[in-house]
This record gives sequence, structure tokens and C-alpha cells, in this order.
Amino acid sequence: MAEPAKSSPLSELRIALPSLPLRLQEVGRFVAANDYDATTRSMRDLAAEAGADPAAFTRLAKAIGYSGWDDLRAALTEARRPSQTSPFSARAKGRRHGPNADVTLITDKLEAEAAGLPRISAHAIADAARTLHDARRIWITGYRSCRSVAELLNYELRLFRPEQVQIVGASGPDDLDLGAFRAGEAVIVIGFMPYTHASVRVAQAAYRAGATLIAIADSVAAPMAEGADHVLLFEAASSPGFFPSLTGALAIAQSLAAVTFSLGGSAAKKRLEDTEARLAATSTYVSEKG
Amino acid sequence: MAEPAKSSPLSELRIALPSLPLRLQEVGRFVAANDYDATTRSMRDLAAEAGADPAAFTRLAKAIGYSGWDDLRAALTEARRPSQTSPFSARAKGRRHGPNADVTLITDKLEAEAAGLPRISAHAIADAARTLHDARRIWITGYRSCRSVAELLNYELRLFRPEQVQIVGASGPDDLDLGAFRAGEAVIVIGFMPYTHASVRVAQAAYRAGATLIAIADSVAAPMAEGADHVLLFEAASSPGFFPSLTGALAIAQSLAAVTFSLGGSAAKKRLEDTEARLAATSTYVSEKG
DNA sequence: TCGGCCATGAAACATTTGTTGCACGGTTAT
DNA sequence: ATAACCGTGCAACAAATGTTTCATGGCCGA
Repeated sequence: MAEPAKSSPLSELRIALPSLPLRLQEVGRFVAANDYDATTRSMRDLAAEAGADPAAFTRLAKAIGYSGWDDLRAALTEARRPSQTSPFSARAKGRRHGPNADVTLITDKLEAEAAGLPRISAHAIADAARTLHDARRIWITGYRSCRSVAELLNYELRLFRPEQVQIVGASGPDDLDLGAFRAGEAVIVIGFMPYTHASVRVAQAAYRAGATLIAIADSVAAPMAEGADHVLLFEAASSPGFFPSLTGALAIAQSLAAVTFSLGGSAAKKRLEDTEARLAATSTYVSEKG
Repeated sequence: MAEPAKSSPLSELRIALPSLPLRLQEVGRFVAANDYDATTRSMRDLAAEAGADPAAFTRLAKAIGYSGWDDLRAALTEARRPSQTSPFSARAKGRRHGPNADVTLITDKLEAEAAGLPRISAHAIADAARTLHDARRIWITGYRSCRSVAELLNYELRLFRPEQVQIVGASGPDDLDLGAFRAGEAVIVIGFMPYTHASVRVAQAAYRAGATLIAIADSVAAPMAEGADHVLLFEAASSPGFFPSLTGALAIAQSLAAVTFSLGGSAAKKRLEDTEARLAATSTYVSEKG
């Protein structure tokens, strides 16, 4: 009578399904097919949509070993919890310390990062780029490892908008810049968990000044994303290893710069050519020769 | 009440958050951080876990334009529905040329970069990491956009080897450092076409001094790769757009740091913990709670 | 054919849900 | 100083929830 807990609530259901009364099978199939609605909507709602009696859901739950529909629903909810989606943890566990452990670590890391890139929202980046295009001035912020991403963004944007782009705190303490934010300007803050106080301060200052705030972060719940007009998400913890991954953040930064440049049209192109000409004139580059 | 119907319930929440009362901000942050529980568990449950009043949830929902908590939760539930995953719709819409040409540019860029990552040689990185592990001192070089990658590498390596890692030219003109290279030390040079004279000078100096030279470049024919003991290749021009892609270089740098750390064993781990403890002690991070 | 069994739907049940009215404490404006 | 206001917690409210009970109808075995 009391069956031991199987691997997943849905598999328990599927296994017990054939030995159930007709009506309960019907309801069981409905639950299996709409398990997301099963966890969110109410029993009566589901009954109405399935064309069945509300009591049937309670009976179904009891028939497969749960104390009631509440219990079954709780199990389904836990099974669906997003944090459990860790396709790499299994691989990480399977990886043993051996002669090729380092190589395995690297390939896993690269695969994970490659998988994370397409999950970035292109629409959000395009919208943010339009904001940058309209901004009179652009401030960029990033601390600790994120500083590298901030500096890349700063470099690329300055190639075609030299006078209007600046890293926060580049010419002195950050605090001096915080008071310089104005409406009509854009402030970009890059960060991930654990978040630095400094980056949060910058974001708050931008918000208070009425400047457009663009956050590049690993979560919508990030402190610097509060009040942000645009939030661009990347996965920092997706890859194995001890350090969080910045590949996603960098990809976002590059796309942002590319689209902003594209929006700039011929004017931006002209500016870029001027800059490149100047760099070439000071013999920065090694001459290309066949 | 007329609802502006923004993009996502979480976005609305995030935007309105700073202008909300103190306790409502608290509750709002909790919802943003635990949006899955928000859709499944009950209001009173959430209130108990958040340490807040149940009524606060209703008030929060009304404050951001919903008729009540039920309404907000329904919106969150719909936003989380697994069937309507955005990547496909975004890609489908973006394929056309026109107003969404920017989106097409971004998705193409991301796809190309994701495809380029697995082509990186894990073996070469592992070998280079072993060299770094044995090096008495590590110098890092990168100019123009590559400076950002150089600085990330510098940052991560210094987390567990503070005294032995340094960016070339960080404390004055590069020329001073060039004379400081010694045998038994490692010099990392990052660059892609067009190559800067400065990076080539560093590479040549490293070679003459008998230091181990590691080149991270887009081609084996790169000037700074001449005489290098290790050459780590990435694809800079693989992605569409005007600027070359640094995603591959960054992925290499991160893998390099991760493996070098892994080789460091318990000593490196101890060093990293010390560094993190020091950062936490100076209250660099926002305290995590919830 | 009869009698017991079980599946099934409708209605009544106790709980829990989301909501709202009210009083208290703090701040701001007059 | 006083009044008005707002944010907040508490408690009571009506509605909705999951559960149970009961009556009905069909099925199979005797």
C-alpha cells in the first residue's frame, strides 16, 4: 500500500497510471501533460479545464502514495525548482583526479560558457544600445574582475565617441564622478555576486540623478539592478571552477558596443576612421606585410 | 487603473523599487530573489520566510500597478511558463532585415562566438598553465582592447599569487620592466591583428632574457608568437561586426587562471581564502541575506 | 436476479487564502 | 506646537482552497 518514494513524482504517476480507475487515469494524464499548471493553478481550475471533478485530483494523489493533492503538488513544485537544473554538476562529480583532469576542466568550462552565450537576450541588448546612442554622455563602472569588462567597453566606445565616454573614477575618487551624473546621460554598471558596495553606490547615484541606468549582472535581483532601465543578464556561475565566468558579460559588452556603433551610422564610422588614422600615424601598429 | 503593460513583471518591480517605502523595498527584493517560490508558495509562507507582514505583499503588488497579490503572482507565473521561451521567438523575429537588424547582428555574433569557444585547444592551455605554475614570476602584457583581458588575468592570478604576478608597465614605462625579465619567469603577451609594436617589443625582450614566453593570439604567424614556448589561439575575426571578438581570448585567460589555481593545490587555496577574507573584512561586499 | 463492491459526481466541511479596516508611531508641513 | 500625513503591524473579514462525506449508478460475482 505505502509505496516507497520513487525518483520523481511524475515517474511515480506514470508507473502507477495503468492500474488506476478510468477517470483517475484521465486526470493523471492531464497532470502529466500540464505539470506546470498543476504546480501553479488551483485544483478547481485544473478540474474545470480537464473536464473532471475536483475531488478526482485528491483521489489521484492518494492513489499514488501521497497524503493528498497538496502533498503531490509540493513534490511537483520541488521537482521543477530551477536551481536543480545543473547539467554540469553531474559531469563535475564524474570527473576524477587523474592525468587529464586539467584538460577535462578546461573543456567543461568552455562547453559551459559556449552554452551560456545563446541564452543572452538580444532584444534587451538592442534596446540598451539605443539608449546609449541617445545618451549625451556614457559612464561605465565595474570593480574587481568586472573592471576588465568595463575597460573593454570604455575602449571600444571611445573609438567612435571619445569625448562622451568615461570610466567612473578614472580621474580621481569615484565619489567625485557620482555627483556629475545628469539626466540624459547613461550609466553602465557591471557586476555579479558577491556585489561590491561601490558598484551599488554608483547605481543608486545614477538613479537619483535621473540618469539612464544600464545594469549588466548575473541576476535581476542584483542590488545594482534596482531601478535600472535596462538589465542585461549573463551566467557567471554556469561554468565549473572557482572563479565566476566573465565570458557572458564580455559578449554582452561587445554586442552593446557593436550595435551602438551601428546606430551611429556614418558619423560614427567617420569618427572611428579618424581614431584609427591617428593610431596608425603614431606607428602603434606593426606594418602589415605579406 | 490603466496598466502600462511593461515587458516583464520583474522589470516593473525592479524599476519601481527605489521609489517604494522601506519595508516594501525589502519585500520586493525578496520577491525578485525568490521569484520561483513567489509563484508557488502562499503569501503567508513567504511573509514568514521574509520576516515581513503578509499584508506587505498585497501592498507591494498594488504599488506597482497590479490589482493585488493574486494578479502579480499570475503575471509572474505566466512569465515563467516554460513553453514560451524567448530565444526562439527572438531569433525568428530577428531574422528579417529591417528594424530588427540589430537583433540579428547580436544573435549572429553570439552564435559565432559560442561556436568558436570549443575550438580552443585545452591541451595547450593545460601545458601553459603548468609553465605558469613553475614560474617564479609572471608578467602580463596586452594593449588596446587586449588590455582588458590582461587585467582580468592579472586580477585572478593575483588572488592566489599576489607577489609574483604583475602587468608590464603597471608601475611606469614598459621599458623599465623589459629589462627585468629573467630566466625562470613567464611572460604572457596577448594580442591580435593589427599587432602593436609595444606587444612585439615585450615578446622579443622576454625571448632575449630567456624567460618563458606565452602568447595568446589569433594566429601562429603573429609577431609576438615568434619564439614563444606556448601559443594559445583564439578566433578574433570569427564574429560579424566591426570590432574583433575578445570572447575567445577571455575564455583562454580564465581557463589558464583556473588550471593554474588547480595546480597550486592547498597552498593556492589557502592564499585565495586569505585574500577573500581580507576583502570581506574591508566590507567590500554587500552582505548576503535571505 | 440479487447483493456487495467500487468508481464517480455533488455538496458540505474546516482551513487557509488574499484582502481590508483600524490603530499606533514617526515624520513633515503649517 | 499642532495638525496632517504616511508607513506599518495587527486582527478581522469574505472568498477560495483542499478535503471529506454522502448518495447515486454501474459492474461483477453469487
